[in-house]
Amino acid sequence: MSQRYNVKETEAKWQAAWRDASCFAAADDPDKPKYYVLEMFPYPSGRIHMGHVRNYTMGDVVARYKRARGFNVLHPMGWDAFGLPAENAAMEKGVHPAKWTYENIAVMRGQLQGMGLSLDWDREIATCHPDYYRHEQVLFLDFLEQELAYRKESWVNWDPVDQTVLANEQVIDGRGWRSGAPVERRKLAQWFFRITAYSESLLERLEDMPRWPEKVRLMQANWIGRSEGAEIDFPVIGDDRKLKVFTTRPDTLFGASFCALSPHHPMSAQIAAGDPEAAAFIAECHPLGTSEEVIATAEKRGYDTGLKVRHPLVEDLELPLYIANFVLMDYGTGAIFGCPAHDQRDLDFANRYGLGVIPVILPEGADATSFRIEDEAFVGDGVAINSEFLDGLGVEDAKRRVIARLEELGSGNGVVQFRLRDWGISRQRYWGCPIPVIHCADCGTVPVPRETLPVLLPDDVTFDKPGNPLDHHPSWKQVACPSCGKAALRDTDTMDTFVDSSWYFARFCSPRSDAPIARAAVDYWLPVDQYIGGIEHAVLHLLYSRFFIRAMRDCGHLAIDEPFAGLFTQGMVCHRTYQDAEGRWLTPTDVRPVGDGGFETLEGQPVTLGRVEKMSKSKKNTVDPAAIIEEYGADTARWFMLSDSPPDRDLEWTDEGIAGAYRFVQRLWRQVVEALDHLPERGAGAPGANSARALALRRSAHGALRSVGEDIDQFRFNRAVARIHELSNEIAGFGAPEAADEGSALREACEILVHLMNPMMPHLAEELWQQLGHETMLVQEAWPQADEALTAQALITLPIQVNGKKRATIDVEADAPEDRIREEALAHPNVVRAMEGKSPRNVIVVPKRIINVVV
RNA sequence: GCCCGCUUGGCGGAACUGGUAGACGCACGGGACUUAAAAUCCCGAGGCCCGGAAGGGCCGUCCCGGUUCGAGUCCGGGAGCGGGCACCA
Repeated sequence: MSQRYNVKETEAKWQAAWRDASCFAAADDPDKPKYYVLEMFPYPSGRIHMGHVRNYTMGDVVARYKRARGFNVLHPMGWDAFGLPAENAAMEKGVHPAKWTYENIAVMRGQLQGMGLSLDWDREIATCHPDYYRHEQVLFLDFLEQELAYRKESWVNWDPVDQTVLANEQVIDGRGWRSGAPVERRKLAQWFFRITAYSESLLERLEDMPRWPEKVRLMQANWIGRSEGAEIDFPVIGDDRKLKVFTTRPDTLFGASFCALSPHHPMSAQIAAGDPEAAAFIAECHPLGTSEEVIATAEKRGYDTGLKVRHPLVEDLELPLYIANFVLMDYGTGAIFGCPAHDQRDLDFANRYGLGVIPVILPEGADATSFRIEDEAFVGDGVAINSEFLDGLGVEDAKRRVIARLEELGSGNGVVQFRLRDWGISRQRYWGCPIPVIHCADCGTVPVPRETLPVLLPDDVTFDKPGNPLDHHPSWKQVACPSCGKAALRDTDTMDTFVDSSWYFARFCSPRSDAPIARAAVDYWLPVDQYIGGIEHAVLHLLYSRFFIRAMRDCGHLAIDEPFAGLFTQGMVCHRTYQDAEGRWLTPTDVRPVGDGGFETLEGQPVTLGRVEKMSKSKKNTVDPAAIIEEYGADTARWFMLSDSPPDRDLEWTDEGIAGAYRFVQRLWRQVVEALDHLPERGAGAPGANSARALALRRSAHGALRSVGEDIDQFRFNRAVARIHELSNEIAGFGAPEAADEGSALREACEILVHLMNPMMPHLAEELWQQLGHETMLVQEAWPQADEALTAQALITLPIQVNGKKRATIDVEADAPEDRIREEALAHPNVVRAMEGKSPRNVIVVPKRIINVVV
């Protein structure tokens, strides 16, 4: 009788049922253990993509599983809704960014709801909504009061055509990614968040985050970049200035043969003021911006200022002072001493300008009299030479000694340097959170009074000329100074959209609160127990959020140190690529297979098969999830996302794969519905097990129950999928029950199967649960308990090796005594043959594992 | 250049802390059902060799070497692929 499972009707039915019963609305309940599952919220680009489907499916598996395990689960969704694409749409299509964004949100919300995710939609937030960004402005003012936000001049990437600052990521080969114009370096007044105040803590806590991927912790540690060294003063000969340099190798101080300033160093500017040649050199250094190509090929070049500095430890030693293009202003002190023998850059520089090369570290085994440095600096460990009181010491000892001496002399001290720099958040753009400050000619920078927040974005803006629409607006920036009442100007910059996403997970705890967050709710729900998203956010978003939680803590908003207790980074969704004869990319719907694995266009033209690559618009290898869900249903799409590939690795989308997932959905339906004819009534008797068949089925079901739970806990969804296939195969092989105990065993197995599939295929599971005669909804049911007595094996198969090669297997009781196992193993004909008449020298019996006979 | 990860059948992958390599799926081959096809169900399968079969042998987890009764797993060296950072003193 088994008709086909009607995917569309059934999925819609259960989605409505869950919504009507508010199954996923989370309530603060301090008496229940909480579990906060969060997936990185999407940018509302217009439609969901396969990456979203994978991400939200994983999160939903965890959310539904934890709910069944008795946790009070918070699983919210929102929109990272500010950002440049909305402004681009405004420029290209004439639609207002707000309209464009909210329409996109409406479409994507519908698409996500069609996936059957167990989300609490009552908590939905959009960062572009004033009810969100007004609180962000409050946080900004809090940070300002705590001096965690400040304003300073800094060098930025400036696009002269679009007239805006670009992030480093938006500069491609030295050109603006939109305009294609060569990017200029400009000095602008920008707002910064003082993330460097937490460098040490951000680094240290990485050690204590066991549920974060090692890779992400390492990337953050490298990004923060702690290094120990010394700051050393070199007095400038002939005046009272001192040059402060930073080095990680104070042990090589006796090998110094020059000092060098960054072109952007204040002292360089002083020199340039009286020296046109120096000024010209500095100007030449300017275009040396961020372009990697330039850096890789750039020669070490310098300008001899004519000034000399005095070596702090060697009397009468004077070193030339250069301005050098390879010295960075924003690391260390913007000045270095050069030790050519032990630093490759310094050596290249010294060779070019004929400066001394004095080896001061001798590699192990080298001879002090013949050791020479020519084209390759020696950067390894060794013993100090030519270094007076350091001679004979190892590198680490020498560092300590020289720092101690410098500190005695008042010429320097040990310091710790970080690579991490403060976070510049000003953007000259419209579609972002306005920075709530006012610039007054008399009073300076004045915070917008809190009671007048929010500073709303004006609706009536135009995008017909380049630059910042807020700045062009005829009246928006004109305000009275809150302090003196005179005419003043609003800050027309908006915040980097990474600010919006740095605290949204906290806002979800109390999304309608009048304050940025409600303390009780945050104390209950945070930290996020499981955060899931792409590896591309390993540094930026995840580091900024870690900063934000610390800053919010120090402003009294909450009491935790880390936002995300557990982090999982998912792999990408990939697909084959196709190109036509002219090399143009073709979409998967433009091609069809021809026999032997090849493809042709719909017009019959030849197609070149390309690599499997991340789905992207540029390669046209995307598959639209909405079309897939329309054709196969949400459960099928979800199941495919979880099958085969481990969740942290890339997943290749294939038509065969999705078809296979659909077949399995139909098979499960048929299997359970057909079993209904043979099943006893619900509750007709506890599943005893008299027959071996019944017992075997019960063992399989409980074994699957145990391992699927473990697999989900450990994010091994592909294994959980395999276990469910196995149980389904067992049930299929069982056939019709032949006795009452077999009927109840079959019912039990079917019910366990339905529980197991529930986190992954919730609609099908819910439907089968009902078919099995239940009146409750499965979402409200607890995860069943595995019976330990059944998961323990009574009879086990042991392999027997002879000299490490498998020769036979025997079946024994799990608790059989060792000497009987040994006896049986040695008597096995295969073993006897393999022993070739020799007597065993040793017999190793590993309980419940293996027997190895050594002859 | 520096740091990190990965490498198992035709393919995705499994093998928990050293203990039966290839679970499960995809693709494939054979069969059943059908007028036929689709759908479904059953069977087969790492490679090579012996055997009619039952069964058995040899080789096999990127390469070379080591530790061990036993290595996909641990150690040393190398290759290939991928990722992150990069004039950071």
